[in-house]
Amino acid sequence: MKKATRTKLESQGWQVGTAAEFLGLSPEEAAFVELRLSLAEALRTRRTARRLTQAALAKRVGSSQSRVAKMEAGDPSVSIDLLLRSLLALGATPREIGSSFTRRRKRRVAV
Amino acid sequence: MKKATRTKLESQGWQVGTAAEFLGLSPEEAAFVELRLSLAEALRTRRTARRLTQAALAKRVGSSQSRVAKMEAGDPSVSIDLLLRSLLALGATPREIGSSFTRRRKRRVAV
DNA sequence: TGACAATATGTCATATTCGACATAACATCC
DNA sequence: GGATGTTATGTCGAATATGACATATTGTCA
Repeated sequence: MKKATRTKLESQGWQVGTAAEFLGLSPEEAAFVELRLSLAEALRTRRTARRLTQAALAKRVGSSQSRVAKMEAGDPSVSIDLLLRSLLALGATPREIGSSFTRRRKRRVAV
Repeated sequence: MKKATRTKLESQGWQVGTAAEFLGLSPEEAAFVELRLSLAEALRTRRTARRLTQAALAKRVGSSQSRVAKMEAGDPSVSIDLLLRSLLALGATPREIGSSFTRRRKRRVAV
């Protein structure tokens, strides 16, 4: 977002910031949800690269389509454990998974 | 282990291999327990570097001494989620955590 | 040796996460 | 328009992880 846009919005009473700030998360909590979102994105990337449907992936990891959807959405009801198991089931190496911890996620919204 | 030692053991009917092989884990399952052990080791390293007791760390993350002990032991009853939260509470950065996914763990036994 | 601090291990009631299912929403064809 | 395939969302009982607690074990120092 441009500085000017931000300034304009703020002058109109909007608050501009990250979701974490909005939710009042502590830095650790924020880092944790960022981690989950990174893995979620990695999962979707890997799945679509393989041209698998969520249902197909679900079958492969012994889960269900709805849970895969929640995984990829970064839903708070899904554990990191499940995300990691799913990534491993898609052939991701520990090295690749580790690097996704660092990688910045794509921006998803802009004002 | 020396090649000769291994050969000798095998000639006597012993099987030599990793714990994962012994337990009959699939590659993904094996990778998963390796991941947990890596994080467990990273946690202990960080905690002791800070000269914190397990009880002190437990208080900091809102857990209990016994659970911290289980975390560091790589007990299957502890989730990766809890390990990650604890590492973050100790100030580990996503980058550091990610790199611990790659790092080989210390050898712990030798014949 | 004993006393004390730290860590390990086992159990339990409760909280969280699970797969499953229904169904809504969205896209892509005809 | 409808038909079909895929993904999203909500809910549920069952399975698993949780903190708390008791207690055993280990380490250290006098």
